[in-house]
Amino acid sequence: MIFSEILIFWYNKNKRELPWRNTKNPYFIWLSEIMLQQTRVAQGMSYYLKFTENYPTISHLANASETEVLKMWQGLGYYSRARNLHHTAKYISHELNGKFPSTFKEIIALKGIGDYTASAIASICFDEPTAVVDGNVYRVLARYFGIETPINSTAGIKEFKELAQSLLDKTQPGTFNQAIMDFGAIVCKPQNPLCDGCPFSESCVALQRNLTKDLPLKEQKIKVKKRYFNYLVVITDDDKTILTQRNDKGIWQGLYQFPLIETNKSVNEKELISSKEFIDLLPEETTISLFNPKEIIHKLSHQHLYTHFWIVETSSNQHAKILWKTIQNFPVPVLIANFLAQFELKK
DNA sequence: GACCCGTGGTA
DNA sequence: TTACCAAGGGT
Repeated sequence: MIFSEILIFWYNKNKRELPWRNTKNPYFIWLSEIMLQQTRVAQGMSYYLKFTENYPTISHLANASETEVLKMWQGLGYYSRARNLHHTAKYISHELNGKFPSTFKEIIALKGIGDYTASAIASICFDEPTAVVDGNVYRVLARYFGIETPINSTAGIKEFKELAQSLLDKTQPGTFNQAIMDFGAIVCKPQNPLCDGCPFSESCVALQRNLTKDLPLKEQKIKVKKRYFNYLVVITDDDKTILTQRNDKGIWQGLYQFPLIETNKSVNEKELISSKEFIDLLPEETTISLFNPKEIIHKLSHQHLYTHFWIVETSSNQHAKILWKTIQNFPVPVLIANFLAQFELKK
């Protein structure tokens, strides 16, 4: 049997039942693919259900505000996915008469959709023979064929795409694509792959040469930066606070947070309240206390945030316009959400 | 082409 | 604890 036949035979017997698996509705497939970018099924599942319930069609999504969409996305990370999703929903709704494009070429032109996602949607929804190459595909092919080209190199990206395309079952591209990803997620896992009983065990190069643990190869990644965050949690006598939206480039774009004073090292109370940012924001008399003496280290993919939350009590402040009890309506990073949960407990 | 973008699970 | 990395894409 050829590669695709073995693979699809395995898939038909072992595939996972997922909410987006029994539909060709491009909106649902699109939504699931965006959510699952760099995200495990278990993590994205509840978000998918929540989105499809609240936004059953592209039009519903298009008519929501960006802040509402971000709030629903809160906790899933990589928030540009949500912003681009919303942007493209509006584009399809307003410029394309609500009709999702039906070819790879048109689909990949949409914001937030790259080669992988366009291939997935085109193959699953429209039976266009375009092979997906995601982390699973890199791993399965690198091991089975014993390929040592780094998967994050230009040469590797090209080589694996062409190989996947050559293996694709053109008569059922959507099934093939989902099969190879499911196989990678269930059998040919990153760690402790289930080589015993694997349908490819007789011809897998990595297994025969004991290279399973070494493949796929990846060029080394970049280092993590340290940053020092001081959040000013202002509380006025009439229970108001200050929230600001992150609109600059960088992390958490579009999300809300407390006023932030970033320093190049950990600072104490004296240093904090004598800083220009603090005085500009809170010129009046305040009572300040440190909420977490032990700094919280919030780890992102490319930076570690050493964070202190400072509780700043004041009778009133001209910037404090957010009623404390309405904070829950704002999309916030997990770092802030975790603080709020802790803070409510201690209040 | 290098770098950036979140969060959570696993060993 | 650290390191890896998961249905990638944008700039």
